[in-house]
Amino acid sequence: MEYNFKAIEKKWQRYWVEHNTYKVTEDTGKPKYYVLNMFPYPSGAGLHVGHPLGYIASDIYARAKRLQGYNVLNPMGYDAYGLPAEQYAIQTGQHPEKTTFANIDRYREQLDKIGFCFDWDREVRTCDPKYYHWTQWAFQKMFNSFFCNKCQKAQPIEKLISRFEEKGSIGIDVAQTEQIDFTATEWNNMDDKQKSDTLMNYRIAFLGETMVNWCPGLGTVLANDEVVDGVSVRGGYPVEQKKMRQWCLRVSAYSQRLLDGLDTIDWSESIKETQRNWIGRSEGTEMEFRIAGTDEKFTIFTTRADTIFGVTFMVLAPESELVQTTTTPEQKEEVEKYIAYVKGRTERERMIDHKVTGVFSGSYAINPFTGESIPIWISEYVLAGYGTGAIMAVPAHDSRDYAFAKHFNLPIIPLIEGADVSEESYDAKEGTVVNSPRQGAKPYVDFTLNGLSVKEAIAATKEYVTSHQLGRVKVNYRLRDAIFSRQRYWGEPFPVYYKHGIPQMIPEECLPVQLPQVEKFLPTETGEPPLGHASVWAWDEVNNKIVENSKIDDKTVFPIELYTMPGFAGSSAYYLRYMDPHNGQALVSPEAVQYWKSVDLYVGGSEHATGHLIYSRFWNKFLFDLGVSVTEEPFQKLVNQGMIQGRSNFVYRIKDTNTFVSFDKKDQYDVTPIHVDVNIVSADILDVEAFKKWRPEYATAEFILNDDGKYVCGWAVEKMSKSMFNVVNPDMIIEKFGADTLRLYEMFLGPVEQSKPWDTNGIDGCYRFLKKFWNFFVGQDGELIATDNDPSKEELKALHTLIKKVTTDIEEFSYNTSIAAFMICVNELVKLKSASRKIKEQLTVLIAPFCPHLAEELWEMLGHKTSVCDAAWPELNEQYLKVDTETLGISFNGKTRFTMDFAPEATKEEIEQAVLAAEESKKHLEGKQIVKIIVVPHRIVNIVLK
RNA sequence: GCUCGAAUGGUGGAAUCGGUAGACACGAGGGACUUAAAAUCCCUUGGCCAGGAAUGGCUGUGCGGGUUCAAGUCCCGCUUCGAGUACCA
Repeated sequence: MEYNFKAIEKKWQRYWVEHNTYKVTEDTGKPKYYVLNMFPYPSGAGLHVGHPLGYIASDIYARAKRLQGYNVLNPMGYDAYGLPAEQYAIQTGQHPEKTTFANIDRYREQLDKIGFCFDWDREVRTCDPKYYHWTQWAFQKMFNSFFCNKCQKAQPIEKLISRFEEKGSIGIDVAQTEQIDFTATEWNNMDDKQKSDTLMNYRIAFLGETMVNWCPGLGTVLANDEVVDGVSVRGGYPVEQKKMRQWCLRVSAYSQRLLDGLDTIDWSESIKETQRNWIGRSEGTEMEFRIAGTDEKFTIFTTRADTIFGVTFMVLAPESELVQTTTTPEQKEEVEKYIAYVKGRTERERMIDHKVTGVFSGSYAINPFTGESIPIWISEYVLAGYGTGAIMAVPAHDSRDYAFAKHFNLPIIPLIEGADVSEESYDAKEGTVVNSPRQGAKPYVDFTLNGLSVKEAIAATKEYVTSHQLGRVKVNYRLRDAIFSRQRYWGEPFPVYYKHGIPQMIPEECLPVQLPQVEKFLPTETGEPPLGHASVWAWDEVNNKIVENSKIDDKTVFPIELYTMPGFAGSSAYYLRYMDPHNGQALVSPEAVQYWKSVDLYVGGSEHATGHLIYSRFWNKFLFDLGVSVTEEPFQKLVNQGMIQGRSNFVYRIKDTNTFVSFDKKDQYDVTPIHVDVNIVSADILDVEAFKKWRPEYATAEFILNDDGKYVCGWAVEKMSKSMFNVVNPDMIIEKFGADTLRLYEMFLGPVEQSKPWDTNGIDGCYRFLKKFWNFFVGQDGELIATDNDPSKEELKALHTLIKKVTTDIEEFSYNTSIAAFMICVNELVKLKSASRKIKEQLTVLIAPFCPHLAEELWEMLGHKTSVCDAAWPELNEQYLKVDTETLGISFNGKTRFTMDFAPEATKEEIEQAVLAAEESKKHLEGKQIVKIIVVPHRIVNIVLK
């Protein structure tokens, strides 16, 4: 009987639903394992063949773990809020809720056809009020927390308030936007508004007046990771810098913990490195410089404290507050002109051309090590947001300072022995320090660096600066706080209202604050949030409920926050919610989180390296401090699946005609390559008739075929997209070959982590294999071929070789080699005419993670009443794999003896050859004692030395 | 510019600790079955050379060196491609 995948797959997909096969409950009798996929944005286009790659890989892993006796949690849900979903709705002119739900249904339908073992009872949707209740809840907790630097932990804000009441802010070591000094008296004299504003400096979720990435095209602000090259990641609209009052999350407070945590998790080195760069830890020194002729001091940050004797000018960021204090009346006009010029430049312009620009402030600073007066300049190459917004410039050893010095003719003093700075700066942190201080210079401080290596000099300078109160050792991080509000409709509302301008949290028991249904949800270019249109949006403080905003009286009814949360809000803690998705009392119950702990295996794309994967780690660390999460890191092992690219096909039209020429003859004509739908091309041969029907303009097309009378198409690897006509839809593959073949082929294509082009051509091999697999079990009339005879030695060897390979490969995600091993094993067993039931049962279990439908069908035919999912993973018996060897003693060097092990099938000649080879080898092993040389024909496998 | 990763047949890709390079699959070529096609099965398939043939020889993992009895694998120096990041002091 033929392998009827359609009937089989339909039957078992229904069975799984009816029998709740994939329902998971906490079971303390079994070890747990938590497998998670990054949940998808339900975009409008549906799934293409690349999307399920990671899901299939993790599904195989989850199924194998279950067979190996683990209680496996493998949930799925939808990241339904945020820009992509909303943009799709806007483009199609529909309400985002409608399109989102329709897209979710479409995704679900497609996912179900592939045969995943998701426990759909645990599905979460970020746009579901029952879900975002806990997003809002976490936000309120962040609002009510500050970060203690000393204990590296979030703490209740009340603790900070009582500290202020007793001692003011002096001497506290907490994460803060800026240093504010006030006494207890000053604090106690503040009014509510002042207190609220002051506390924003410390809260983990806070309102901040910050420079934001404003994107007029999308009508919203964006986080740093949502902007690349000055344009938005979504849509590619230009982004400009704008000062706006926004909700922010103090992610930077967790910089060190985010960095340290990387060493404890099993992620790819490249993605850890990306995060390290993004966090950007930089150990340096803050030094104080006095402004000449005044008592005022300002602080700079440098990683090269050793170059202090080579400072020839100072530079301030144009936005720095020091610009005002340092600008002299004579320079005022020039400086103002320059500041105006800088303001007129967009972020994008600044990024594209690194023009050397700047202006002299008119003031000088005193070098604390030489006493020299150094001119203070203002230039846009110094950023206000990093360090202190001021630098000491050492043109000899910093390329940016060098370019500036050359442009404005400022002196350059080399400080490293032998460094040639006539053409470019010497930036390397290597060499011996000279000129520190310069020969003949009037001694100013009793301190020299001459003769030290750069590293020693840095340490020595730090030491001196600290002990002489000239500054302090300082660690800076590049990681910025995340901007947490969006001027959009389709997102989580903030559970916040404003009472006389002071933000108040809506009481916890009133959560969730539901997103109102509105007709006008379009964003505006000016930044007016769409929720401002709604007539329903105000908070009645007395009755604790949402009322129409026309009732705002600022006595009992107050305005509610109009912004919404960004896309990453809902995706930051969803893995916790899956543990306990229906809990109405808490994000997750302590019992559930104690059982599931954290994600053991997380699968998703590496494009989230500086977005979701940072925010999520931050969010989890915060919840960990709160005692909600029980592990410091949310995702223990991370696998980044590669992108599936499209393999486009081309036809070649002769210019100004409707004649198309085959690939091999195209060079004889003047042709234009045209993308052709890959679905009417097979193995690069164009279906000419289908092509004529494809587009009306090709109905009369003529063809110049190759010598075999075929039309051969050209091809190229490109992004899979509709416009290139290279999108392959999984539904079509399933229709033609079945889900099991699709699953197998996606894995067979190559390593999961690697990006590779989709090429439907190769799928035949996997399909043939499954047919062969089927025919190995099932005879002509649909009868099962199985006997109860004991399997032969050869059969057992073939099977156990496979067990070993598959068991280790699954751990390493090397599914492609596993599948190769299946093919070899089945070929071997077919050759041996194996009919043993025992062999077939174990083979069925082994293939169950890969091809669950087929495995279920065969498992049933083998006489089992329960799902193959509840079978036990075959145990490996190494005995069956062992090669019998014979040992031969050989004398060597008259003294030392060693032995050689030979495979029994080794011929006399082979043994002689091996001995000769060993003799050859031994010459180079003189002086070492050879314990054992293991030899199989042609090859010395192992030389054991002592 | 900096950081990380990669480079193996016509194609996708295998190759534990350094130990017969090219598993497995596609494609291609040849053959069997068939009126024919589909399906299935068998053989060949990195390159070059010799032989009627079984077979044998040489060469071969981006390039140039090195370590080693032995290198796709380790070390040094390049080239190319990909990813991330970018005035971060």
